[in-house]
Formats: sequence, structure tokens, C-alpha cells
Amino acid sequence: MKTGDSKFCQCLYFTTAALARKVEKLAIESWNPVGLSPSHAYLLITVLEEPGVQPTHLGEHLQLKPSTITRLIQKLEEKKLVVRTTEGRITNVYPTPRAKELQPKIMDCMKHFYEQYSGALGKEESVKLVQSLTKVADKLEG
Amino acid sequence: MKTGDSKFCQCLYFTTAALARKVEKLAIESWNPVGLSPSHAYLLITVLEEPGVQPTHLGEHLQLKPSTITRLIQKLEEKKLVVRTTEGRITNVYPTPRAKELQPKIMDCMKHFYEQYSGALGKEESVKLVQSLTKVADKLEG
DNA sequence: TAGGTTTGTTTGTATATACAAATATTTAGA
DNA sequence: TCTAAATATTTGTATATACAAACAAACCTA
Repeated sequence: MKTGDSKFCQCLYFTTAALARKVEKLAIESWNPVGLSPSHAYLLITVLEEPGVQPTHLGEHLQLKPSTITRLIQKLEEKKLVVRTTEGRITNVYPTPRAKELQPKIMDCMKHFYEQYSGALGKEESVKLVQSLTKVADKLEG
Repeated sequence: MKTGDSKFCQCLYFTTAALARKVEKLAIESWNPVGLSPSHAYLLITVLEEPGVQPTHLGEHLQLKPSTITRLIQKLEEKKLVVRTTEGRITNVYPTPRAKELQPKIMDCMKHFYEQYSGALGKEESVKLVQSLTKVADKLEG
């Protein structure tokens, strides 16, 4: 059944949740080739771009809670894609050589994902949608 | 940090996920007075409106997988808000008297939730947004 | 400089959701 | 009629995320 056929299609909770699940499914498929979930991929991209970045900063950028960031890092550490160094109360996260090798493939996945949805929605529409979602999210900010 | 400040604010996965989390948080607060999560509330509303509705049908309307529906029903059963009857391979879900008593309060929560977000976004904007999200979700339909 | 507060991170636990497989029932085909 | 396929539901397990509390370090302030 399509979202528009549901009795609840006029409720924001329902529509955002349903859309997010569909988009996540697309994203998961796109990042499958590198064996990462979308969240892990985004975190890793950030670490590759800002080696030594701290969990707090990652949380702000990815808009995820600190505990979630810890869990994501732990998994990437298991996969030997990042390493953590702790000095005092702060932690720095660095990409491993293995992560750097993987970077081009990760970017291909990102591109593939983008092409997937912009193909379905139209390029201009996609850009507008994303802008609109961002604006809405910021308006809902506590 | 606002969604618009993130490096990934131009990616659909990131924006839909972030928005859905924010909206869910608002929704959870709104339904707190009746002690239900938004999903449980929506399922219960459907059962109240269509007594005897089957899990498959619930899954289609709520756009959730059958296993998820089972789990939601189980919890509502624990709370004595629905009962299941099984005949052959089909199951019917009925609201209890307790659920019927709760219905007005549930509707109040729904209204409160709507007022929350339409207050933040503007009434017209909200309606347009929801319509737009619904259309997008349907375009992404496999 | 000692003690309380703030900051950064992690751990224990809980929730929502889904996938895959199991189960049970009904239907259809030979 | 017996078996194979389809349908409806549930169960076992896995994932992502968050909250609350624990912990540890750094910073104030009296």
C-alpha cells in the first residue's frame, strides 16, 4: 500500500516515519557494497575528512546522541576502519589505512544512493525536498 | 546543532532520518499522557475504528511489517487495550471497553501533537509538507 | 588547594523496527 | 484425495537509536 492510501497519511509523524524507513532501505542497499550501514558510512566519511575528530563533534554533525556515536565507533573499530586514542577526558578518532583505501568505494556508494533517489524524484525536486526538510527540521528545534 | 548546519544536510538519508527522529520525539511527548508510543496509538485508533481488523490489514495501513504489527498488538494486549481472536489462520483484533474509554484522550493527544507541529511550522505549511512527503514516499515505492 | 560543578565518554538497558524462519491453515492441482 | 503452493501470523534474532546513570577528567571557586 502506498503512503497516500493510508488513513494516517495526513499526520506528520506517520509520513515522516514512513518516508524515513523507505529512504533508509534505499540507503542500506546503496552502502551494502562496502558492508556499512548508512550511519556508519556517514560517520566514517566524517572521520576521513577530519582525522582526530571527537565523538561530541561527531554527534553534533550527525545529530545523534553521544551514546549512539560510541556504539557506531565501536563497530567501526571492530572492522579496523577507525582507531581511538584517549587522552584525559577527550577521545580522538582516526581513520586507519584500510579506511582510506575504502574511501573511493564509499563515495561511489554515496553517489549511487543519490542517483537512486534523484532518479525517482527528479534532480531538482530532490534538491528542493532536501532543503525543505532541513528547514522544517530546524523549525522544530527545541 | 541544527540540521542545516550539518555537513550532510544535503543528503536525503540524513535529512529524512534527522527529521523523523525530531518528529518522533514530539509525538512521544504528545502521547505520553495515555502511556502509549505513537505507533501503539495509531494501531489502537485503527482497531477502535475497525473492530475485528486483521494484522495484515493493520500492517498495510500503518506501513509496518507483519512482525512489527504482532509485537505492537502483543503490547496492547498486555495493557488490556485489545483482544485477539484466532479462527483458522486469521486473527481479528478488537478493542476492549478500556480502550473505548481511552479513545477521547487518545484523540486529545493527536490534536495536541498536531497543534505542536503546526504551531512551529504554520498550519498551511504543515499541510503542504505532509502532502509533499506523502507524494515523495509514493514515488520511492519499489 | 580541596570540593563541587561541568564536560566528555562509555555502559546498562529499553524501544522500535525488520528479516528470516517457523508454524499453521487454506486453496489449488494432479 | 493427497500433495504442493499460497496465505496469515508468530517467533527468534538483529539493528539502530536513545535515556539514564556511571565514570573520569578538567575547571572553578571559596
